[in-house]
Amino acid sequence: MPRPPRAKEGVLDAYERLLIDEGERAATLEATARAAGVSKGGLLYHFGSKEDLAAGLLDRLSDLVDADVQRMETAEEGAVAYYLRTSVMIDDPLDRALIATSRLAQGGHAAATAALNAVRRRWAATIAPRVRDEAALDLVMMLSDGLYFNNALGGDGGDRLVPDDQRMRALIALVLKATS
Amino acid sequence: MPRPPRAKEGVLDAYERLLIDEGERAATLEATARAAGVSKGGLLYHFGSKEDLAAGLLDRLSDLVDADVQRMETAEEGAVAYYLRTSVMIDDPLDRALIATSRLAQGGHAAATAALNAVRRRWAATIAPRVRDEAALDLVMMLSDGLYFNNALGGDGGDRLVPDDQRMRALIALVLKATS
DNA sequence: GTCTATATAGCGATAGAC
DNA sequence: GTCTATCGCTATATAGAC
Repeated sequence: MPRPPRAKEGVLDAYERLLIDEGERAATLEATARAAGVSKGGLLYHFGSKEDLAAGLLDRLSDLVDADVQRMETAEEGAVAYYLRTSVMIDDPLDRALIATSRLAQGGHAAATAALNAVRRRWAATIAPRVRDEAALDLVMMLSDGLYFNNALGGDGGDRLVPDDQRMRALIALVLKATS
Repeated sequence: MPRPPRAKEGVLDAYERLLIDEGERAATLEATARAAGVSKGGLLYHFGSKEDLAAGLLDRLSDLVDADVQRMETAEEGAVAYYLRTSVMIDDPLDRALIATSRLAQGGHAAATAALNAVRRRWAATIAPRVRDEAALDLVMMLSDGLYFNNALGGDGGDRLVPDDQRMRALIALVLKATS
């Protein structure tokens, strides 16, 4: 498959950034074009419609998840610890794509919702054989979603509840003890 | 305090429903008015602006949380089990207000984000003295957020990951064992 | 491949009749 | 207290020059 043009990736980066930092409402074609340093017309040459732009983000997410599942399966610390630990990153390309997609989903975008559910299903399939039982799987999956949710809310203040590094280590230790 | 007019509550119900079922983008004044069976002008008599409508939702949320914290503190099953169990309801008035507010927050509404953080802080203060340590508190809070997040994604299909009743009981038992 | 200009539609909000 | 009509603005998308 041919490497996609540089400008296209830049537009996608800008779209992602707007979704994350300012919400779905602010991620208009005009704002995205401006942030990417092109005109509205230029953007619409690469992505024929707003729907097309969203589809581009979903494709990117799918590719990044492929790579992540592979890293997860071979992680030294174990798949569960890896999965929980990487649930709170914020500048990782995968996390950016995920948070941007969840903004889209909560704005009512059906395809984005479906994509997120598909992603979580892939993760669950990877975690399932590594934990004790169904309740342990539910615990790990829902906990990870909670960490993401808090990350995704973020934005403004130091007013959030996301655990810092030290607390994350304690949390992961507690979960490993309860589930493996 | 005087009981607020019936029409006002109906508009708020419609606004909430649109936010939950179709996302922030779809919850316009016109759509809200139509769903509530009034005209745009009629709606704007009760809520002077869109911002005012959002503030109405935040007020409703705050009142519902007051009542919830009291139920939580006196729950027979214990505060933690009550808190987790009620994280997956979907037609409870409190859950509806919460999910609608989280839609607003993820659409970039700063006051909604602040309101959600304030709510979670109140819950955390109620849970904290009932669990073993900080990691246990983080576990319960993030897990609850994950359950909410999955509820909030919802919408369409049976394509979701939210545990059913039986799995919830097993999950709660596991968490109680790990945290108390 | 990227631009400017423009068509079309829908949003939040105001004014004034009833 | 609720309506209709309308203003001003901004959004997506198209057309056509370069």
